[in-house]
Amino acid sequence: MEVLDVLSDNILFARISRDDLPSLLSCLGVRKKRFSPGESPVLMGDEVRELGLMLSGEAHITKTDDEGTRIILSELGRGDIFGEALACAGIESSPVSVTAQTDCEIMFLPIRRVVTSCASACAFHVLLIENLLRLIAEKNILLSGRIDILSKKTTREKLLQYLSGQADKTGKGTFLIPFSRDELADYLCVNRSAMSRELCRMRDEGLIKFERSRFTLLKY
Amino acid sequence: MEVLDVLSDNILFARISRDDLPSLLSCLGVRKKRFSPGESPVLMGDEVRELGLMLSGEAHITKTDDEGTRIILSELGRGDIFGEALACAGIESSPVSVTAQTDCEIMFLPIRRVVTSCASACAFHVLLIENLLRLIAEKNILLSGRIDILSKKTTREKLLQYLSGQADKTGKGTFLIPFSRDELADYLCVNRSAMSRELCRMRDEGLIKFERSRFTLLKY
DNA sequence: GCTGTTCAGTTGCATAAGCAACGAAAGGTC
DNA sequence: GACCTTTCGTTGCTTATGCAACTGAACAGC
Repeated sequence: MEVLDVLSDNILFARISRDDLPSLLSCLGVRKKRFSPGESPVLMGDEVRELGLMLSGEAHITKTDDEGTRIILSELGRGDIFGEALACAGIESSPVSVTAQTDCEIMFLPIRRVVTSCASACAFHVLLIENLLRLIAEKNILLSGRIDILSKKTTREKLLQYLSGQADKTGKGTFLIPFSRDELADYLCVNRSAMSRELCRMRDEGLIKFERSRFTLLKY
Repeated sequence: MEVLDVLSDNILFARISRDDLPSLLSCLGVRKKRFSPGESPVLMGDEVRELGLMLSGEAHITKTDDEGTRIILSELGRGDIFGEALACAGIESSPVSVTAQTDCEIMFLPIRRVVTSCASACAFHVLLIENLLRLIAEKNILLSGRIDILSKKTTREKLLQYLSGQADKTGKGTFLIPFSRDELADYLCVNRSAMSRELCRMRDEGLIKFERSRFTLLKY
């Protein structure tokens, strides 16, 4: 069955046997819903009480900023999860929207049922909570890392912080980054052309080497 | 008993009766340890498998940056918790240190025992996990909010993002901020004097009013 | 009253960075 | 081969920002 494929690969259901999923899902009281492009499973200001899991299609997490421009915070695809932190923290007014880009099918897990162990205290339910905790804790670490980068005042410092983080992660001096220049500039919150200029300066000073997405950190 | 006072006030033990705490603690297998000023319960590079809870004293979460300067990420006092995200996410090498500033007593809760429901499946254990999940999810939201601020390119935008967040939080146009100018500049990752200049410009343009820590947002 | 300290606003200056516009290389399509 | 698109590097210009140094006000200790 299609749905089980998505779930059994998901970190949220790690260590839970595929055979146990159907009873877990009914224990949780999940609902599934389809959305057409442009429809929003979550609107800014909504109270989020469910964790969303993308079964198919693509969606964007967006935010309307002060000038009224809509910015994309992240892209969601099959297997991706959204709303977990909002739901767990009990936030009453979502700061973001989620909007379908294509036809989507989304499964919603009521957070109260996820977090509250069921009467039958099923073992996989306990695993699910552990997985959710780890998932959110990992996101926490990612966010902290991003803050470490954005805390830097200059573009050069931001680049070095990001690149040395990547080097640490891969354990190598040479590594591929998962971004185009445009995307990297967005991630670092700097102007693309200014970043490009800085990258070349750093190359000329012998700090780094690069070619497309392949970077080498020469001193650090 | 002193320790129970700290714990029963703590979010981590919310909704858990004070009378149930002793058995919960023994169920968790906590350890307590004293530290003298300068000693570090956590060192950069350590694997963190325990959640730390400050019973008394003060400590700093610090980090040594690329130039070797030690920077203070946050201050810990009685009742504060540290290491929860690192432990839950299973990070093998801590990016931060925790260092006692005064004589400290710290209680450590092994994360595996916290997260794994005990054989006796005690009800308060389940509550503890829920509380931990909410705690980490709330931190997640805080971090995201900070990123929203740091994403802004100009000092003015950072200030407006921060101030309107505070206004939303308090629900009023006039509010107190919990920072001195120095601290605010640190929080926004901008230069203090440049920030001061920008604040005054915004005042002169009729965007805001302020006096010490009392701010009023005039348009938004 | 004197002194030291902290906190916040002010100013001058050098420079980093945003922005816009252009150009070159690579790849894809017909 | 001609054309389009995407991706990056390049450049000129303007402005915002970091940095350092100074000022004044408020406060505390002696």
